[in-house]
Amino acid sequence: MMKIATWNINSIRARMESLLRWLQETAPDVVLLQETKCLEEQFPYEPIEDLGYNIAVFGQKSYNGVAILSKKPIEDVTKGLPGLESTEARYIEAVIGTVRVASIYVPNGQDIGTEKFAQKLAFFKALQSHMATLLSYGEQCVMGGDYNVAPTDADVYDPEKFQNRLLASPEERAGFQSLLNAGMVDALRAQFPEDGSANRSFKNEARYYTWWDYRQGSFEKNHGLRIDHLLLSPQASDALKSVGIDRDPRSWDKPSDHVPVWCHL
DNA sequence: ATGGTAGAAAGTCTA
Repeated sequence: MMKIATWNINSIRARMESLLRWLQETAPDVVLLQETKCLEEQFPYEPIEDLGYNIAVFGQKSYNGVAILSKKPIEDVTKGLPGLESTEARYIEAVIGTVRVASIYVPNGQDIGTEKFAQKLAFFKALQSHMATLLSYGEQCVMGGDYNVAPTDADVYDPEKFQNRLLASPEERAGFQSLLNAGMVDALRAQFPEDGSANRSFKNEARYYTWWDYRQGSFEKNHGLRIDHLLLSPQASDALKSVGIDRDPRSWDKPSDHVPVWCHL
């Protein structure tokens, strides 16, 4: 059994207390981190290594930054999304045992119609192409990250309000859907279908969302979105035992605005 | 519609 989690930590240096607590409490085998927000030489390796993790980092000053933590050795590390012209640290991929993993930080997109929004759509295009390549290998593959898209209205606390809004627009959803069309499986959706057939009550539970804005008391009102996802290749999906969202860290002192999503293979 | 909060870093920029 292998527990793999993804977490947009919103600055690893500001979040060390929460990260170490969460690692000790939940003992994931692999962690895919986003928004570490520091250069590789600034990364706080030691306290994480002391808990038994190997670490691979793709860092950047102030913004972005992705990393992989793993109890087992990390092999064949790739930094940067193949096929995308960009200097931003938004993609790191590696092989751990028989599983290929990636930590992905899709651009936020700022506002619909902006240059950054176009870059977000371009990122999805390159990601779709690369995922299609990886899928052709027939491996167990877990691509986790902050995709910055709520795939359906079921993933938004107020669908009406989010119609044609950033994170829920048809264009962004088409970008995310293209990954599923290529053959990837949304792990949480696989276990908790939108129609509620697996668990009728789950979509109304607070655990369902992965991000709550810092502003306007969003967490207290449960005004959240599900924008962090674990996408699995069919071979990984066949091995999927369970999936969940760790809501607790959002209520801790100095929280990230995102919470971890995990799966057991 | 605006601006609300948080992080990095010292200006605002990004989310």
